[in-house]
Amino acid sequence: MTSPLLPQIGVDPPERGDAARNRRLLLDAAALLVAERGVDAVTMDAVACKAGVGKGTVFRRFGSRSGLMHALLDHTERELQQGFMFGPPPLGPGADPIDRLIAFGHARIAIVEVQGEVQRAAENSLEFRFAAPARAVSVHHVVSLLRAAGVQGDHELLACSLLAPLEATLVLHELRDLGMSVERLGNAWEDLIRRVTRC
Amino acid sequence: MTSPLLPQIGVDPPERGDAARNRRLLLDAAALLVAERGVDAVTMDAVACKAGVGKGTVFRRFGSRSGLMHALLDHTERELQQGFMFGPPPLGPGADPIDRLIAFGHARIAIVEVQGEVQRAAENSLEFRFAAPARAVSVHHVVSLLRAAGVQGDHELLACSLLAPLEATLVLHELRDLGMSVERLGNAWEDLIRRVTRC
DNA sequence: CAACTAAACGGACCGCGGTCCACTTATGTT
DNA sequence: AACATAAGTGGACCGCGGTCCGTTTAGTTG
Repeated sequence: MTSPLLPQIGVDPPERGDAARNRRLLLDAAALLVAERGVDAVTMDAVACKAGVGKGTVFRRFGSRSGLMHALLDHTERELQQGFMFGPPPLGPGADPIDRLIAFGHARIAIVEVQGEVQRAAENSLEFRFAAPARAVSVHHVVSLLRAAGVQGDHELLACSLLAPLEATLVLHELRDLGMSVERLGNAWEDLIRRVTRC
Repeated sequence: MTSPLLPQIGVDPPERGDAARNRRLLLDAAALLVAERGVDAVTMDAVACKAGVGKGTVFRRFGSRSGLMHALLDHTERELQQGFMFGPPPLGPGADPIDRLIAFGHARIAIVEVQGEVQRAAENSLEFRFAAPARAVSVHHVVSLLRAAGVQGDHELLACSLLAPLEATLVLHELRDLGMSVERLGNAWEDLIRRVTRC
């Protein structure tokens, strides 16, 4: 993975022309496969074949299936990051930190509703579940908001614990298998945040 | 009519002798492999070979690798259940529900410390991560304690959200990758419970 | 004991994720 | 234009999880 999520920090050498072209081909092929045959149909062979390249190339570009899925989510993830870092309230700066936390959860749940299957596939790998830059950004964001809300304690761990119930796999389970509504999940999140930040 | 009297509803027919014998052989083989070569060495072929049976038998008995791992954890899981259902306080009945919740989390974290790798392998399958009977029991237990503690709101979802940060994969990440101590995790859990149940 | 049946067995087989490495090509340099 | 070389490529190959189905066996019935 040579394209970190938001923080464009560090200077990685530019990609060669053909490599960039193939990355696009592969991403398009993968997105197309998701759209028309579902996420399970996105095998590395199928993507390679559809993009007209060899299988090795897929792995060179994305490292693993989870990495490919992660790349597929990159755009949405960036949008969310933009939203809570620079966008309008209540998600962005300006609103009460507690309201921002609530909005953050709502946004995440909404994303799961749309891209949950792909997110779940991406979460299969430890690397992209916990060590991904995107996650670090989220954790840091929640930590900041907790601090801003005047919450005392172990912010880092509290943030991890609050993010845990937003994991795509769990949310998807609650939505699909348990038949819960997005509204219900949103309300529960808001309730959780209010409880945690109260006092 | 040769049908047995009182057909024992809800009780599935007993296992055949050879099947029971092979289950034991397989579980022993798997446990041995974990102990001496780590959880990654527990491939279905290796277990089958070590137990002296065919690969198909492993799948017939346990359904999947996750199922096998789950079976490996069964004993510990039952002990925990016994502990919080019938054991002494603060885990068992008699103590303040909030203290019982705290003790429950501590117990789970302690288990992860010992069997985390196997738990993580078991969590790989959706089936055993969310649909397992053991999980249902845990959820129900937490719901009961929340009610007993006088907490208002969506107990079901709150329980799910509280259990999420106790998932082995996450706890293992916090312990191993982030280098956090068991004490710190325990404190964070206690803090979370106190916040959620306060007011 | 013989006959019968449902359960258990085993291993060939499949598809997928992932690795490897000999080969090709884009790009900067002289 | 020729060259050097780092980067990119592709597909054969591997191991594993999981399936399938013809064969074997435990337990039951008369």
